[in-house]
Formats: sequence, C-alpha cells, structure tokens
Amino acid sequence: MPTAKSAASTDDRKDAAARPKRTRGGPKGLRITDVAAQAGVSPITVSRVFNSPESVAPETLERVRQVVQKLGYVPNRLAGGLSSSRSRLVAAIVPTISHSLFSETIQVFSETLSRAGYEVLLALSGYSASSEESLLDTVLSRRPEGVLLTGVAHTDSLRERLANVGIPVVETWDTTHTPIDMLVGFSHYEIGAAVAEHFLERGMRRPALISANDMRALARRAGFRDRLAQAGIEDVAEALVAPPSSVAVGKRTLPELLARARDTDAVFCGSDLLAIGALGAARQLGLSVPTQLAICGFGDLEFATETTPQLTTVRVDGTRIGVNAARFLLDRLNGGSNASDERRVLDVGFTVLPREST
Amino acid sequence: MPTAKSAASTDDRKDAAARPKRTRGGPKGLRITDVAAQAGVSPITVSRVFNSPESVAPETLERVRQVVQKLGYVPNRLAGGLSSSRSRLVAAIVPTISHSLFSETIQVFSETLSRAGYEVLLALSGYSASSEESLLDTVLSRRPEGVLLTGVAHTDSLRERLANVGIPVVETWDTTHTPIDMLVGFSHYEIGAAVAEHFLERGMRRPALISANDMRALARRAGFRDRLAQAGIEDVAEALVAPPSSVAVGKRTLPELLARARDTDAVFCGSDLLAIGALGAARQLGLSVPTQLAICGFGDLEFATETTPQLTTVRVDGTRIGVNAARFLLDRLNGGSNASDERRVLDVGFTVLPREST
DNA sequence: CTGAAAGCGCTTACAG
DNA sequence: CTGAAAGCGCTTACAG
Repeated sequence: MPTAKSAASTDDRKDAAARPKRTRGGPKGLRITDVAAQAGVSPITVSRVFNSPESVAPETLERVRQVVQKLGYVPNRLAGGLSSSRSRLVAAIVPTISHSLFSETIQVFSETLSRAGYEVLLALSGYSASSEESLLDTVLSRRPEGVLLTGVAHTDSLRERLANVGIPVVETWDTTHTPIDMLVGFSHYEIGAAVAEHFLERGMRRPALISANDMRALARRAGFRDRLAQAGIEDVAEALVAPPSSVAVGKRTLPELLARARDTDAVFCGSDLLAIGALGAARQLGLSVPTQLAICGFGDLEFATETTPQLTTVRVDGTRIGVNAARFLLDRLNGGSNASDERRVLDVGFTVLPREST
Repeated sequence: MPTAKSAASTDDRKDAAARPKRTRGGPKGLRITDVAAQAGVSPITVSRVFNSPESVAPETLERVRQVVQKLGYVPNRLAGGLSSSRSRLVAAIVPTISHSLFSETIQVFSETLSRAGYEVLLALSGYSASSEESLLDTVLSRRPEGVLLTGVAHTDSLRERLANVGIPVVETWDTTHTPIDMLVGFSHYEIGAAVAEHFLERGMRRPALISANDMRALARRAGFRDRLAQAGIEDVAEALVAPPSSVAVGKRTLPELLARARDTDAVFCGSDLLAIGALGAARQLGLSVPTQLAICGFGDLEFATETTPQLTTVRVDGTRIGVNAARFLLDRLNGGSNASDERRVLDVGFTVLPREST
C-alpha cells in the first residue's frame, strides 16, 4: 500500500505510459500537463491558477489546487520566465555582505521584493569595478527584471550595457548627479566634510585620516580634506588601507600614523571597526579618548554605542536604503514603462553622532 | 555616424528584416541565432563556444567570440536551463543575514560557488519553520541544483519534498544524527554543556540564562541545563526573548532576570549582542564583570574581543561552514549521482573563549 | 569539428 | 470562463 509519503505516486502511474516518449533525459518531474490531466482541464487553465487565479471559475480553481497539492507540483519558472519574458528575479550586486552594513540593506531589499513576488539573485563583487562588470553579465544571463548596484562608480561599458538592456536600475550607498537610472543613497563627500566640521568645532587642529582606498571611502576623504583646507589646514596625515577593514587593521595602523604625525589630535576612520581598533591602540599608548585624541568612525554599528561611548561615529540608515531601493524598482516594474523617463533619486542623509568629552 | 556607444547597431540592422515574424512581444534582444548568423556558423556552435569551448576549432572559437563581444550578446540562461535541466543555481535558505554570523557563511558559500560557475538564490526565512517551507516551493520553482538549509529542524513535508526532488542538500549551523542529506555544523547542545562546565569550573553556583527561543538557542539551553543538573543545580533562572536579539534586549533583560534571581553569579546569553547588553546593564547596576557576575555570549563577533574583554564567548567558524557546505554540494554536483549514497557530515566544532578575572 | 531536427515546460494572443 | 496552436531561446542526441 502506498503510504502518505508517496502521495504523488498513487493513481497517476498510468499516465506515465500515456506520456509522449521523450528523446532526452528521463522523466524530470511533474509538468503542468500532469496537473491538467488529473484535474481534467487544459494546461492553460493550470497556468492561470498560478498567474491569474481571478480569471478562473471558483470550482475549477479549487479542483486544480487540490491536484497541485496532492501531486506536490511546483511550476518551473525557467520555462515560465522564458515564455513570458518575466523572470521575477531581481539582481543585487554588492561588494560583500559579511561584517558590513550592506547586509542590512540586502536583508530588507530581499524581504520587500519577496513580498511582491520577486526573488533576489545575490552577486558579490568584492571591491573591484572590473569584477562588478563581469558579474553583471553572469547576472544578466538570468534576465533579471531589475538590478540593485552598490555605489555610483561603474565602468562605462557597464553603464552602457545596462542602458541597452533597458531594465530599471537602482544605484545605492552613494550619490551622483548622473545616475544610470534611479538612486537611493547619500553623499560620502558631505560626510567627510561634516566630520571635518565636527572636529574643527571642537578645536582640533591636527586631524588625520585612516581610510580604506575604495571609491566611497575616498569620497569621504575628499570631503574631509576639502573642508579642512577651507580652514587653512592643508597637511593632513593619512593612512590608506586595503578593504576589508577590521579592528586589527585599525589597531596596527594608528600607531604607525601617530609615529608620522605626533601632534595628531583627531582621527577620522573609514569604518567603526577601524575606529574600534584605533581606540584600542590609543588605550595602549596611554592616550585618553576623546580628550587627547578624538576618534570618529563610520557606520554606527549597534554595539559601538554601548561598548565604545568615547567614539564619535556617522550613522547611515542601511535599512532605509534597502526598502526604498526595492520600492523604486517595484514602482517601475508595476507602473508601466512610460514612467521610464521619471528618474527617481532619494538622499537618505546621515547623522554625525558626537561624543562629548567625559 | 554611429558612435562607439552603438556598436551593437552598426551593420546588423539588416538582420531585423530577415528575422521570422514574432507573434509575441517585440524584439527582446539578441538571440543565439543572431550571433550564429553574424559568425557564419550554426547556433549549436555558438552554444558550444559557451558550454564546451574545447570542442570548437580555435579559429571558429575566436570568430564567434568576437561577434559575441561586438554584439554584446549574453546567453539566456532561462532558456539554457530549461533545455539542459541545469539551472546553475544553488539556493540558500537562511533566517537572516543582517547582524548575524550567517552573513559570513553566505558570503563564502557564494564566493566558492561562483568560482565554480554557480549563482546563489538567497531566500530569507526569518525564524519560522512554516515560512521556511513556503519559501522552499518558491525556491524550487527555479530548479536549483542544490540547496543550503540553516539548522536541522525542518517540517516533515519539507524533508519529504526535498527528498522527492533528489537534489543535494546541506544542512548547516547545527547537527543531527538524521540529516536530510549532507551536513556542516556543530552541536548547540554541546555548546550549552561546555558553557555550563566553564561556569562550574570557576565555582559559579547560580548560573542563569538569557536566550532567544529559536530552535538552536533552545538546544544550547538544553545542554546548559542538563550539565548543570548533573552538578545538582536544578533551578536555573532564565529569560527567553524573541529573535532577533540585540544589545537593547540584553540590556533590559538582565535587570529583570536579576530581580527574579538575586544570587545569580553567571549568565549565559544567546548571542554576543545580548551579552554586550547584559554587560552594560551590569555596569549600571554596579556589578563587576566577571568577578561578581560572569557573562558568556555566543558568536565571537570580531569587535567583542577588543571592546569587551570581560565577556566570555563561544567562537564558531561561520566561514568554514560556508566553504565546506559549498564544497559538499560541488562534490556531489560534479561527482556524478552514484555518489548519492555517500552521506557527508562535518562537525566544525566550537571554542569557548574564557576571560579570566582581572 | 560541425549541423538539422526535436524538444525542454511553460505562456501569449487569439478565438469562442 | 476555457482551450488549440505557436513560440520563448536555448541544448541534446544523433549523424556526418
């Protein structure tokens, strides 16, 4: 006797003989025609049950759904996507999701899209533009209906290819006057300037910088240096480190930097992890933070507020970026294509969270 | 004059007229036949250039590649996958990637698979088993060639469905004697027991617990309580909190717990974030850690070592899990299906990182 | 090393 | 509300 476990193979075995002979491979699983046959309808009707149930008679709907349930049928979206030109896939190209704020963005981006019936194809590019470009081809081969990109520094050939494909694109985590399509981000340059401002207001005269050398960190650096230059401070000691940044890197870089610039009274670090490392090093050097040496990070990791109240940081809302990036794409996907001229840009801003000398 | 930007539309416009009329949609982009025509070969040869270049004559290869480059052709993997029954997709079902160690696992899992020509379909399930099950159907509709699952607590119907599909499956981040297929993880029960052991060795007699109520946290709790029971400690104060856990939750839960169990001398927290919150609360209550109150977390977040040296924690290697999960799947995918009886299980273990009283 | 034919499992557009 | 026909863009299996 068939057990509950073999529900799919009780009385539909006879169909096997009725199937047209396949020239390729063995039986690969259930097809829409199997469901149609059992339910006594045409394949088109089964298709409608999944894609436009409101256009199917209630009894038919119910009957087909029962067969689907009983057989355990799962539609093949490779076939569906090919046929309809709707992959229901959205690609996200991000440098990394580990130890980073991007993971929050991807989390909510994915949640928002999945509620709307899309799935996310995740592509991790590291921090190189060339790698991003070759990833794009891989990703485009799945025919995604939209793409999330990190940053705004892309090769011309990537921009061009994306334009040719004609799908909605959101750039995130940065800002520019010439987005490819849509954008949800903030200005790294302004962040650098704001941190410089913050240091200046508190009377610091010898600010230094520990930064990764990726595009966005370099934009923050530029804002930082420009604002300082306006205040007449031209020589800013700096240490550029390769991503990914970490506590360890911050810890060993600060002493190096201070050796070169002994009178440093403030350091802007490219990330909270670097800042935490710098703080540890400062402690070992007997420097009190922020009194003798102010340290500012970037990212506002949750734990930092609790564990390192001496650090200033810059808060950025990765969640808001993810939600809005998803919404922008969905608006375009649902809204019809005549909206394609309506570029959308959202600046989510940032907040400098200062620490007062205790 | 056509500029460089319109390379794809210089001299291949004439083909448009030669195309068979489509009954559906407009021209959707380049097809393999467009490349074939330009290169003067059959579509099959173009297909081979992508899928088995070694079987194509060098000159043919070169010629086709130039046309591909010039036209900017990207193969349609929806079609390719449908035709070949190889989607080149692997699905990963994870509760969350934000603020979590899972993000590391997914990072390296994705990197490893992408080097082997696979892409990752990311599905976020939250912490509910029913949500995991419905996600599975969504994911299976893409016909992935393998699946990564988080944990070992799955519904029967999910296990059965996966068995029917017959693709390789790796369960991760936990362990069991009855894996669905393959497994890379460690024992949460043993971790709980080890932490209890750690507390007992240091003479703690009133250990308590702050834990999330998800399956894995509950397994740690069981190990913790069982080991304590062996030592004659039966009544263990505990506070169960809903995921996701956070610093804030830890901070407000500890005082609550201590109000109920005043003589508590040690707390095992379900995560480092909870532990950091508990540490903050202890500080506010004027309790010295670890002298008056020992606190143990879980996860060994990188910053914790630097910023909260008073905390004990349990280190788990999420990276190793990701790499090996990917390898297990790839071995099965490449190794042929007769290896399907060879179950593979890897226990990556864990380390309790104690803090001595300072 | 290369190709003509058939098929992968769906959906569109049309008709009723 | 339902269905027969044609097609989506590839690849398999066979032949040469």
